[in-house]
Amino acid sequence: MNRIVDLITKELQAAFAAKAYPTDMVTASVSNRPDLCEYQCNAAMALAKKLGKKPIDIAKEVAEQLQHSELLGKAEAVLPGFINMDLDPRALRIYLQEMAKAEHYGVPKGAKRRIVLDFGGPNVAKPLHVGHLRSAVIGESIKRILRFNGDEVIGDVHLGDWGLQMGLIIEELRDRKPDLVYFQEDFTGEYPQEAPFGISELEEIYPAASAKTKYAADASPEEKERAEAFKARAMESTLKLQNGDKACRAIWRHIIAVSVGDLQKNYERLDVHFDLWKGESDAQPYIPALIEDLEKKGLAYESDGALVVDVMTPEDKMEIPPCLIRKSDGAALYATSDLATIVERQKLYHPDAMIYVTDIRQSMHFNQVFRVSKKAGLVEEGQDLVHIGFGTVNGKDGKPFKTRDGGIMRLENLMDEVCGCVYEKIRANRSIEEKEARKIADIVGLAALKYADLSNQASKDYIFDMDKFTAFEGNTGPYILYTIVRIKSILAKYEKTAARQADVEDLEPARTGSEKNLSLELARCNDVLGSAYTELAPHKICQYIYALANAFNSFYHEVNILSKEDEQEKRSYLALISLTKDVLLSCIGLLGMEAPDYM
RNA sequence: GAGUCUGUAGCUCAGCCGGAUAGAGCAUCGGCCUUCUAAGCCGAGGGUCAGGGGUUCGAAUCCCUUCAGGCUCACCA
Repeated sequence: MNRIVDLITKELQAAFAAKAYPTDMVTASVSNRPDLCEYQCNAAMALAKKLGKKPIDIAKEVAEQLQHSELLGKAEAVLPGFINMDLDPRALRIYLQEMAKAEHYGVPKGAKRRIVLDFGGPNVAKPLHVGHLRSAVIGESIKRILRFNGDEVIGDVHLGDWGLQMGLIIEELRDRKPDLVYFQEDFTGEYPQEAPFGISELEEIYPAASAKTKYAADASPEEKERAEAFKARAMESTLKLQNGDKACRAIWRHIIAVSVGDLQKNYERLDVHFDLWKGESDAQPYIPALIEDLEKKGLAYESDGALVVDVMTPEDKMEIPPCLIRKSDGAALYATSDLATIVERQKLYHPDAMIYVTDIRQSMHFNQVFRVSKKAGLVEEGQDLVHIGFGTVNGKDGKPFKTRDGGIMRLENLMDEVCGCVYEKIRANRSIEEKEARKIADIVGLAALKYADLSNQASKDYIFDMDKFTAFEGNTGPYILYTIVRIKSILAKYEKTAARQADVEDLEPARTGSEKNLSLELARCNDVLGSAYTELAPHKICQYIYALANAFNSFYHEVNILSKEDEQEKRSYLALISLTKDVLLSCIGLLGMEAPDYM
């Protein structure tokens, strides 16, 4: 299905052609001056220079030609050479009816690609914090947007379940519980199925272990020695784990099991879902062959004892350091792991694209990894590697977001706090029983949190302001939900008394300004959803639904639908707001939000 | 130091592959609830789009430059 601007563009091009003007730069766009017109065309001004004519003359000729259009109710030339157009209300009605009946509102289907989407990226044994919120929320939204447009998406949480952190946890555990069978050298039996720790203990172990390896610049020699010794033990354990040591493996499996259980609970609450719960460890088997391959191809070479691959090309203006794939002590690194993961994904899924949603500070890393992948032929021509980097969540002071006492804000505490605020608000404003209020507060609170994150451009840092996000006025998730609830309420009330529901066939040409405005907003939904898809930009959807919600609320205040005497007129309005509700619900679905029936 | 991103109203942000008078929200001020949820609507004030130069009929938007800030820059992930 064509977008509405495409339909107008076609008419414009025909009109330009009829007057013997070139049409290649002729396009219609939504007006940036809604007080003057609904759609505009600026081509006459661009053409004028080339043809040595006055822009207004060209515009006038074309506008004249457009007078017979069935699509346009108005077409006029305005100085210096704009062509201002309004849609014919009847044409708009027909467009909306077709749009409503089309699959996905007529958003053009994508190429049906298969995509591996790497998001979430939590570390095992560490609680989720605000930083993980972004990857989860943006990733989930992108997943839904891709699927909406016809792509097959495989979402992988890609756990940080490998590396030194594992050794640290094992050694800390040894210090705490030296009697465990895992630490008995002569133990030959089967290790227990049950983990020797719970999630809260595990979450405490890692920071404690990490702290043990650090020392202040002015630390005493003994302190330094103790820290270094502990670190050395951790590295040794890590190596043992990597070499398949039974005891280390057993503990490691416990760590994963306990941790993943907790992660799943948190992601479930966020309504964020993964198809794969793979981790860095899954890529390890591919590393030896990968390194061999890179060496055989003459790409990897030794430098200062480490194995590296050059990734700079002569065209590069900036310096890109070589990609390190093996440390001088023989251990693999982050890049190695990600390269091996690409090999693995290639083998298992052979996707058309791999998309990574991570902190933007990792963009150099992905740049390097992608370059090595292409250079080494790990991916083929036409397979895309994309990094979507998101900015940092900062506090009001502009520094990374912390709790009031300076600690790391856990994601579940954040969710609790936001939902708690919503609960208070609901109880204060509405008479709803407690249980119901809790349920609604959870839906609305999460929407507030997600919308706040998604409505900012992903790549930019944003300031997390708890007061602002729980205020629920203006451009917020709750405002959008409130709008949907209002519509649901009207429709429900009507359904109780009416013989049948209103549907798109009942739609009539817009009568009033606010009604036309709402219709116009609805008509561009496929345009917006299309560009949100090509640009992988959830914030465009936020912008759109905010405008759509505004348009509805204006209409709502201008027209009291249910009090209309004329049944046909009433049905027409109901059809319009019903479509509005459907579009809003589809859009918030793409953002990973849902709406309650009342709030 | 090199590279990169950012700088738009008091605050938080849109707009950035060039178009008309630079938009929202919050905050401030003024209206609107016996009528479909006032978590709403209508209105007012508030700007050297960091500074300077250039390209263009036209620049917040493209190019150059200065300033300020963030981030990255080989054995962490």
